Amino acid sequence: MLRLSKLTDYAVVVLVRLDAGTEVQTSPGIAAAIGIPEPTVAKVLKSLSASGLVTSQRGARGGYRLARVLEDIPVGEVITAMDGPIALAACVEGSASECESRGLCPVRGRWDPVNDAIQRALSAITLADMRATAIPAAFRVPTISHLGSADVSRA
Amino acid sequence: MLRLSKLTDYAVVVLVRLDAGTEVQTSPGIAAAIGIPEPTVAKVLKSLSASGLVTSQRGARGGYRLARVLEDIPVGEVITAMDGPIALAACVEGSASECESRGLCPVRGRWDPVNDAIQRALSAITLADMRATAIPAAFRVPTISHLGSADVSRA
DNA sequence: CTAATCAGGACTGGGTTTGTCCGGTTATCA
DNA sequence: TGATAACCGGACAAACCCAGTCCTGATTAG
Repeated sequence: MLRLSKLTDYAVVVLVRLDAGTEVQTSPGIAAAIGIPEPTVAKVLKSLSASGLVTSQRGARGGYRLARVLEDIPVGEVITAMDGPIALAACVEGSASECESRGLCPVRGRWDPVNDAIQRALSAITLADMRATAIPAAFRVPTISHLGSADVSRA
Repeated sequence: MLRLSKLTDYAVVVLVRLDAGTEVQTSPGIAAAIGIPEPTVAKVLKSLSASGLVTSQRGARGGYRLARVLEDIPVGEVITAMDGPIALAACVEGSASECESRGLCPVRGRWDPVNDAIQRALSAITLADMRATAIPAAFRVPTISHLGSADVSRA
């Protein structure tokens, strides 16, 4: 199932949300806008900031801002920022835990071409591609005003 | 990190191992050859059999055999057999658990192109590609002698 | 100086995956 | 025909990993 961590999913949502407006946005504000608990959003933003995908401004009136436009952010980079380097299987070079049966594993290291292929695929798609294709109009960054939880009427 | 389940990793090893020889191989035999606990190997083989990647023969003198040559088995199919359909994020159409904040999620459904790209990448690589390319000499099915099991003869 | 906001780490509960086991069925061989 | 070897299918407990929360410190605007 190639589970992608949920945090990564949130990260995409947060980044797309940051695309709205030129001013810095606070994590509580973003959290309210997208309907995700504030501490979680804060955590995501910290990771994104550490990876340079967003820039932060500390202090009062601080907040976060996109470091680049969505068109320049490949999905793979977001995944890497949240989940660490993209790599299938535990059995990869720099891995912390060496495959216990390394001596016997006849395909050791052979996941590399697979990883490369995935890496290429993920580099070719940007957040801009994920932002606004065939999304029901109701979802297109709906300028949520009130909210506390969901109103943005469903599809 | 795109964690791939460990079972899937085992599956690749098992399939490559099955490529050795034309006779059916028993799960205890395979387990001994590749150094993975027998019950686990049996579990992997059951899944592979259910997906039609290997054929089984019951009864005494029974065992497993590759249903196709490695060249005809794309990695993606192995992953699908072990982990279920390939899909990034929990937020996909047929998913059991609907994204709780579905009403708010502005990128709902947008992972589809990403999934497609990955699917294509994984379909283009076969197990034959993973079998024996540039593995460090020490690992090229090293005819391990000690280690109580392992006879991995053949590259 | 005070308030607001980011930074960074530690902790815990829940969920998923692993690895194992058991009884049952099927097929070969003596 | 009986015994044995092997697969079949599901259920189970333990281990692991991740999500989400909280707390404390650092930084900046007013």
